Amino acid sequence: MKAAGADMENSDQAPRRAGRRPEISRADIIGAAFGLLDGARSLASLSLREVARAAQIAPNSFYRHFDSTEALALALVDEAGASLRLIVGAARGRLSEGGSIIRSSVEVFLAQLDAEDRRLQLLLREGAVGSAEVRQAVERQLQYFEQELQADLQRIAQARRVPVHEPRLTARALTRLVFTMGTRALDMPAPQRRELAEELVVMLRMIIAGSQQRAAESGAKRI
Amino acid sequence: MKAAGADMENSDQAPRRAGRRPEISRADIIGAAFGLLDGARSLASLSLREVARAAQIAPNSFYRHFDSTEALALALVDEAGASLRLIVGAARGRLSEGGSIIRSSVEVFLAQLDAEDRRLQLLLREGAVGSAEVRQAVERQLQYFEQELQADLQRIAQARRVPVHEPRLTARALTRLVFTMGTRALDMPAPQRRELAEELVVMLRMIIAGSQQRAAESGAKRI
DNA sequence: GCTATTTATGTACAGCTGTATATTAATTTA
DNA sequence: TAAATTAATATACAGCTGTACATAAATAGC
Repeated sequence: MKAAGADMENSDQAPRRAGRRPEISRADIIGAAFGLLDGARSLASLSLREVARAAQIAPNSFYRHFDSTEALALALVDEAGASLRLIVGAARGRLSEGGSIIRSSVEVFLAQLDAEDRRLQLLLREGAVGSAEVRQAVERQLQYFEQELQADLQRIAQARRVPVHEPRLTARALTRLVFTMGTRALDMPAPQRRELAEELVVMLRMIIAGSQQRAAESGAKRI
Repeated sequence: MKAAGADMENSDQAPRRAGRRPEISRADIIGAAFGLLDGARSLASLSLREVARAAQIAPNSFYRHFDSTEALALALVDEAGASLRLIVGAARGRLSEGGSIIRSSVEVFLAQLDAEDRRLQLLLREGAVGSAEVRQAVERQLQYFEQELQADLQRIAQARRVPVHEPRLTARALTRLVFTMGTRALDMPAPQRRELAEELVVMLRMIIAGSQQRAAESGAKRI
């Protein structure tokens, strides 16, 4: 149809008439999306047009790379998994230098929070909201963390000849506690975060102690 | 201005010309909002117009009762707190009939989940997303739960002459673990939920055991 | 060099949103 | 009973949204 000029919103910036200049990549769009996810913004609040604007492309170009904002959301969660792998790796590094697995992990986790890693923030925030698929994707990432922790726990237990009760559940309890408390930490300034980290260490040690204690004696006194 | 007829959306239902019939209450609007929050819908996805439609009022009438959707969200969170108080009360009831505090609490919590209590669902979902105010409001409700649990823990510990290490942190660890696992349970069918509840009981017992063990001896062996 | 394909843009539209303004009916008050 | 107040509706609008359609430019193949 003929045009008259109405819906435009590309008034500023270089005109970039039409056609085909830049060859946009998926990664560019993902980067632009993370750029928008500051503070406590939810994935669900990202609109296709807003992301396109941030990535400096026409709304329609978005479709070349993603079927929908849902597909973008899943890509962002996957990308966020990289952050977890980084944390696991760094914690293992510290562990081999000596020290407890608990403190190492918490400190690395906190450092990553302080670095304002938006990928980690995303994982902490989006576990419960969003589409079923997004929630499952987040869950998968947490399970990865859980499995790595379980492996480490069992390795250490064997090396030190200390028993571990229900290693899978122990690892799960540790992991989930770290993630919920991490979520709370998102809303805190740095000094309060440090305080929370100390509390978290105490809580995690209780879990470990309980795991060992219940491994030793089965008929413990119960509250 | 003169009208021509464009924006209407009240085509079905009784015409209800104009004026002042029903005297809508805040509670009606809150009820309508909860009605919309099925499945895993987020609070943030509620629009003023949608709520108004569900409550069978004109969009503008909404303003008579709430300043904004944000204000409605806060009211919903407050309302959701009632669900927690119900759970705490029921768990105390079961406790006094004998049995462990752990199992009582988990079973009551699970029952409330199975009852598809939307207020509880809301609290589990909205802890990390939404405005800062909403997040704080949810946090306050969880703290209520935490404090009640701490009080119970201390009461029982005194009665049975069993030591408890760091009761505040113990209660917090227990609470947060229940809530995260509860959030995961939202996505599960009933039988899987039951399984998860059993795992949760094991995890919580580990925390209690750890708390007691660390209260007894301070220089425990550490992983 | 010409053509076909790919990748982007431009325009348009219908549907939703929150809200400003005006109107109408019921209630309260005098 | 008449006037004032209150609580609802109706209309309108600008802004956003996702997406369909047509077009333009750059590349790839021959």
